[in-house]
Amino acid sequence: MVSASGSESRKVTINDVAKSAGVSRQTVSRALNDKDEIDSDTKQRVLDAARALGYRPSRFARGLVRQDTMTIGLVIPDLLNPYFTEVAASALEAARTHGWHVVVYDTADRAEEELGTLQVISSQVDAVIGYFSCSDSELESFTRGMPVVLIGREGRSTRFTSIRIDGREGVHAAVTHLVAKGHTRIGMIDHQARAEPSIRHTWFTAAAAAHGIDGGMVVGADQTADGGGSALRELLTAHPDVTAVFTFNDIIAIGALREARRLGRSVPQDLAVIGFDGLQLGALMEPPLTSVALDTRQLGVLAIEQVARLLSDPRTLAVEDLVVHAELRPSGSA
Amino acid sequence: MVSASGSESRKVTINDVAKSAGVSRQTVSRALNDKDEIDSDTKQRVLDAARALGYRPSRFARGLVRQDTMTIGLVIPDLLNPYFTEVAASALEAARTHGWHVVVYDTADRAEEELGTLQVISSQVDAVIGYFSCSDSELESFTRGMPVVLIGREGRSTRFTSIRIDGREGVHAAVTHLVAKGHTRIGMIDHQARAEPSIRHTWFTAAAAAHGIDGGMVVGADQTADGGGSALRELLTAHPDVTAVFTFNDIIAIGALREARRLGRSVPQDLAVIGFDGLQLGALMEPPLTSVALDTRQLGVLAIEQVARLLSDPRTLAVEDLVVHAELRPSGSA
DNA sequence: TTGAAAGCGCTACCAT
DNA sequence: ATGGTAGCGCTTTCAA
Repeated sequence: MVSASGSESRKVTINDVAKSAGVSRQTVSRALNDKDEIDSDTKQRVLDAARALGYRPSRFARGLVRQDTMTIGLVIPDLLNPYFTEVAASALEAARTHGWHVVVYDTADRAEEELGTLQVISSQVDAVIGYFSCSDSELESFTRGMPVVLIGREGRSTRFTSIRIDGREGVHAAVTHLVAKGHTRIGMIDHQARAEPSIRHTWFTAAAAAHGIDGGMVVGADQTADGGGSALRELLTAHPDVTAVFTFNDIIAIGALREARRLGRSVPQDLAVIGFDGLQLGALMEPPLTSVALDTRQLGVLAIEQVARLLSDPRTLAVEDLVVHAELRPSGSA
Repeated sequence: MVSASGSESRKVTINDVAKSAGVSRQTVSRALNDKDEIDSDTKQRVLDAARALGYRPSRFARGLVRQDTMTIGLVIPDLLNPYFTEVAASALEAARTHGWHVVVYDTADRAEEELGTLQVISSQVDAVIGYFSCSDSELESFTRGMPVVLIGREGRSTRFTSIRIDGREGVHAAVTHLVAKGHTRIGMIDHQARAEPSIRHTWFTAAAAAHGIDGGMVVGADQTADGGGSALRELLTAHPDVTAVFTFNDIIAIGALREARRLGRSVPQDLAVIGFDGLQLGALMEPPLTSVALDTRQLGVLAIEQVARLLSDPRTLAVEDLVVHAELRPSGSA
């Protein structure tokens, strides 16, 4: 919150235009909003006056009287991570079809920013969608009475809708794929554990168990390419016999791919790599990244659709099929 | 513009809360805004009533009376293009330091969307920054009286500030670099010409001329990896003796890199590739992309700073040093 | 075709 | 500590 204007000149209002054009406010309003009931000469005169004064209507005053502007707050941890970019892009597009505006907040993956954002956002938007690391109750305290849609949030919340990501089968297929290629020593690079292992890790260990192989070779990584690289080194140091890696996401996988190259391990011969997310980016890698792919477009679209539902009926919290399934998309890296 | 609420229930206002708590509006306002002059019991009662009713203050009413909310409209052609993502991310961050909100609009690189966006945006934000393909006069007709900062817009505009991108020296250095490596047949993949060749193309031909080599081998491409791939094929078909390529941007270069691989040309031995932008993404490629690199963070920051300047003095249009210089960042691909 | 009056929901400034 | 009144800038009745 900062002064909106450091300029000395007061804001030009409709009254100033009216005075300048020698008409009443309402006539100005008519001219500006293209109403019929106005003489075209008058209209032109008003328009000229408005232009001359540099008049622009206050969105607040207008919003107050015509209640027809919807603004969604989209909160993401890191716009530079292509996964979030893809989700954001699809949400923007879906919002546009409704004529909704989207205010984007990048919390830089920091909890404090997240709370600050929530604080600020809550008084500026009509609904919130996105990713949050804070607790349900913190979230609720800021968003009370406003539609909230979380994306990919694990753990059943009774208070917010979440677009679920179901990768169980996809991850199982990934492990099956690796096993079929003869891999038995499969490691995982999970994300840097906040409190507990990710659900993707759970899926991985379940799949490993189902195949009777060791699912315990896990290291954590930052959600960056560099993080993936370091983690791969760490993993290979701890478990030199690992021949395949499943990663928390594609960015990490891409970092692992690069690190493997640096270590002189060729992919997929010496080391197979499978990511998660199915980013478009993966197709540009050498070799192209095999991934448990998500329809990221769908995530954004579902989130916006759910906001629409919540708006028309706030009790629509528990919609059943808000799930995006991830499935194995085999490519060059495994 | 769509109805903001499909719900049957009317919006809860401060009056409803006041009535329910048995106090006046002003007291409700005090409770909600954490003012001192209120009994703590009363305050609690009001807060409870507000909660019970699911009350949330109207941002319009509030904005009308406390004029302290700044919202910037950020217009970009394609959020999925990492170049724009990087700029957007830095603009978001810079805006946050001012406490400003940023509404993001992705025009999907379509002129019609752009005008529609301008139309809609102009009544919803206090300033506009971004990329526009429309004419100055179209832009002006929508943004009259509002700060506008363009990024990387070529052509001197007397009406808007533009953050200039100066890549002349960088491109010259790139060509020099290639020539030093023995290349004499250097092609360029420009962006799909809208009306005329890009300024980057101009820089390229100038640099080629300075080295006495042919700067005329140019093809156009979509600003996508696929576009870059097709364009490379086209270029090599027309000019089979080309041994090096300079591209309009990194995305195109990355597509070219991949296509070269598919064509069995190894980079940089058989074909040298130099991009433009210096995206983080380039470092993940194999080989890592050589690029005429831009400080994309700086672009967003400068744009926001200029908005601040414009706000405090609308006549600050002609600031001199709003330039970001691009410089050659040598890496593996050339 | 135009204008006067009312009111959108909220906060600021004065009373009390 | 609380309430009354005014007013933010605009659009929407309703009269003229």
